[in-house]
Amino acid sequence: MSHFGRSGPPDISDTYSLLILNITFRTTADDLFPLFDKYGKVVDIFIPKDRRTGDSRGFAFVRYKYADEAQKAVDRLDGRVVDGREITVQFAKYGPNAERIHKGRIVESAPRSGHRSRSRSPRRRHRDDHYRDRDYRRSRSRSHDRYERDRYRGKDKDSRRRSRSRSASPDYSKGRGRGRYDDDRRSVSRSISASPARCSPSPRKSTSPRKSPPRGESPDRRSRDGRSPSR
DNA sequence: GTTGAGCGTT
Repeated sequence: MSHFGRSGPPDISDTYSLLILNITFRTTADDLFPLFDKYGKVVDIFIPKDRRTGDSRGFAFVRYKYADEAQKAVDRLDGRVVDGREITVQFAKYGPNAERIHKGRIVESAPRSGHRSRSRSPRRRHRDDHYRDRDYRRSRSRSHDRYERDRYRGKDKDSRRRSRSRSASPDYSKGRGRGRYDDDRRSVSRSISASPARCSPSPRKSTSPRKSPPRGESPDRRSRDGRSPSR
C-alpha cells in the first residue's frame, strides 16, 4: 500500500531528500516509511529499481517535509541497523530539491539542531555526477569480481607470456634492424622451404581435392603460417 | 536464491 514513486514525483515543492545507503536489497519503501516517519513528516520515499529485473539497487531516497526533521533523521537513523544491516543516511546531493539545500537553506555542516559529533563526514566527492558511474557500478554489481578477475588474469598471463616471447628476441631485433629485407627474404625462403612440407602429404589432397579439405586444417595452417613469420 | 559502492522516478 505504498504509492511511493508509483507515478513520479508527487510534490517536491518543499521537500528535502535524504539518501539512504547500505540498505538490504529486500528493503522496500514500506519498510523505511515507518522508520523515517517517526522522526518527521515523510512526503515520499523512492527506491531506484532496475528497469529490467526490478530489483532494488540497495539505496533509497526519503523526502522530508521539513529540513530540521530531515537533519534529525540523518542523525538518528544514520548507522541504524535495518533488516540486519547498518544503513547510512545522508542528505542527497543531486535531485530536484538538492538545489534548495545548496541555496543556503541547509548546509551539510550547519545543522541547526545542534552539532553531533557522530556525524560522519559526508564524502563530498567532486562533481562526477555522471551516469557513467551508475553504469559502471551496475556492471560491477551482480557480476562476480572474482570470476572476472580470474578470467582477466588468465588472459593477462597469456598475453604477458606472448609478450615475453616477443620480447625474448632482442637478437632478432638487432639483426633485423638493418636487414629487414633479409628477414623478408628469409621469410620467403622459409615459405618456400615449408611449401613442400605443407603440400607434402598429398594423400588427402587426392582424397578430396577441393570439396572438403580436412576442415580446420587448411585455415589453421594458413593462420599459423601467416602469423608466425609476420610477428 | 547470489552481490555491497553509490545519488533518483514522471
